[in-house]
Amino acid sequence: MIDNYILENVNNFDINEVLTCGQCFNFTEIGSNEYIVTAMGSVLRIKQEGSSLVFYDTNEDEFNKKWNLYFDLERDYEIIKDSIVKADPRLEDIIEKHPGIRILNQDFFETLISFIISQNKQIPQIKQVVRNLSEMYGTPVSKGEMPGAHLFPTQEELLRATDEGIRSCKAGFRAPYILDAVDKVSTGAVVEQDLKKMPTDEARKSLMQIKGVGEKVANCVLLFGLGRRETFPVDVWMKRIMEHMYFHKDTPKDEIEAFAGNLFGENAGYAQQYLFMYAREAGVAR
DNA sequence: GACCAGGGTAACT
DNA sequence: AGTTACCATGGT
Repeated sequence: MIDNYILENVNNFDINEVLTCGQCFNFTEIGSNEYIVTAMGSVLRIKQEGSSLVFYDTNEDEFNKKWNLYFDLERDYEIIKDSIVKADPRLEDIIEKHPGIRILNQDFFETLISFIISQNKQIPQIKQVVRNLSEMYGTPVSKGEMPGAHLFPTQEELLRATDEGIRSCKAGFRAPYILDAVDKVSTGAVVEQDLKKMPTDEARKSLMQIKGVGEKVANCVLLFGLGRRETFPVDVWMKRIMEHMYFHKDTPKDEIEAFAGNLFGENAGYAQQYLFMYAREAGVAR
């Protein structure tokens, strides 16, 4: 029986905001401030109690090797918030709506496939397809007394997938896109280690070779799966909130993206996440 | 039944 | 280079 690992005095962290802000999809809420998270090649039961985080059945070594990085716990979010507010003071109130958001450090391949699935889908549906894929092709994992969970499938596991199989996971027209991504990654046309060395613009171009990966999906992969925190994905909600705040008219997504890059610089990705949550909850109209 | 969802592609002007 | 129909699926 392994002990629980408890991390105290955690600032700028809210487990609900972190998991439900639309950056990751392979998790389940099992109680108040308590979740089962599948990531980093393992499954985790985590609960937040005030400023403390309880990592169930987790020793210090596992925390240091996996969860400290995954949850981005080493980063000082005070500096990030100050920088964003300095760029535009109107962001102060928006950040305070969800002060506990952090950008996770997720697996590249899982992020790539998940955001291919995300196109023209709502978050609950994305979660369902991710779960279906994980149960059909991913490795089952268990830990402690948790019910059975499945890891997101690896690229090797998805090599066995067929168009019909993926469609049966409710991926619809995205099935061939997923297969093309698996093909490009497994044949070496797109290589994670190379992407990590490339300038962001070059890495974006490389990702967009994959069918079903356009500007927005590529930016999500860069931001959530490759640590490029300066990228600013513009989806329907970001388009609305940015047009509302800065343009007051219909504006092309690439123009919005460039504007945000200039305004928020290396912290544009964080600014995007605070704005995304605000836009959705405020129901910003078109 | 129309419209929309963390869009992208292909086929048009 | 800039539009537009279409793509599965589930919810409102």
